[in-house]
Amino acid sequence: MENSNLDTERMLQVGKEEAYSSASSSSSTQQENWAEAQEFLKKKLITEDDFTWKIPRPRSENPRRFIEEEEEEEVGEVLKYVGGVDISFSKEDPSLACGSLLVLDLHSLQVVYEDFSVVTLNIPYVPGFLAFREAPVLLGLLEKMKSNSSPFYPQVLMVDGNGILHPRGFGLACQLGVLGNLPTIGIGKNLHHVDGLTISGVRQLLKCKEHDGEDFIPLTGCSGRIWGVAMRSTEGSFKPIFISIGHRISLDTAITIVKMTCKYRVPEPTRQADIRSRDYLRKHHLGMPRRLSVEVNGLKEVFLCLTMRWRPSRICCN
DNA sequence: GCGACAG
DNA sequence: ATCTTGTCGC
Repeated sequence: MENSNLDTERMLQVGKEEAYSSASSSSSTQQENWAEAQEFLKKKLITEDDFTWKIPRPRSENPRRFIEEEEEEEVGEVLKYVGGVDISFSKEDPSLACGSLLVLDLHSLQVVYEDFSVVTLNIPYVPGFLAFREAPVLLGLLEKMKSNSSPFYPQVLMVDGNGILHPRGFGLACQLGVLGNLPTIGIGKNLHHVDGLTISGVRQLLKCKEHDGEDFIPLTGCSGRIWGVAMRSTEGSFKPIFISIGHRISLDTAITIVKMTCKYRVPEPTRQADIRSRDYLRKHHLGMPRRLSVEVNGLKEVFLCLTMRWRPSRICCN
């Protein structure tokens, strides 16, 4: 146990060192190390339900609920606090980001906890390695909440990004789950093409299934592996969301919980995390696009550079 | 070589 | 991820 923790620390340290030393290492070496870290952490992944709580029945399915209130108490811990995380970015300075962690009450779907963290991200987004860019901020928010002994600490966390639906079967939701040691669910808004899966193929299967009254289809790759499901979470939306397990949860349970939290296409925990992190940047004068009267090409860029944070690399010399 | 590539 | 206008509908 001690050894494995030390190994984990070392793997993460490798990722850190590589990330901050841009001069000495080539980008391919960095990605190889990242992939190595993912393969390592993947060994700790738990793909079954691993928690003590139960999922409460929807009110509509239980007419005798009022009679059984006391009985439900005896059943033990019931799922109540569902978390959601996301990160928003500033348009002016793409390295400026706001991570958010919210917790919603499952029954009311109201936000009972929210926290934000504005940071500067030095690590680029590379497809397949999203976690190395986004996980540190989000783990920080989780850690802060835990150390504060908040009574709202999430029993399960919904992540804006995939779980095992990933080239190496270890996406952001998995990494947050393993490193944060809590159940996680991955929510993708776009399909990450893996194992022969295509968006057109998914659409066809969904169209066939909708006559059967089912609103989701398994994402079965060429290899036969099931990576998750594509689900039409809203009546009017032909565009599905992609659910995959993160950590310490089964796919069936993940689907059930997602359905319980879907007021719109994207389930409320991640939807609110998305909305509120963007609002946070705005309200703190960080991400708001300012109206400029200067329209002359080139001059506008100079103005932006002198006025606010602006990446020099984006300025072209005429 | 070409296309694909979560956020 | 981010930008962007109006538009159609309940």
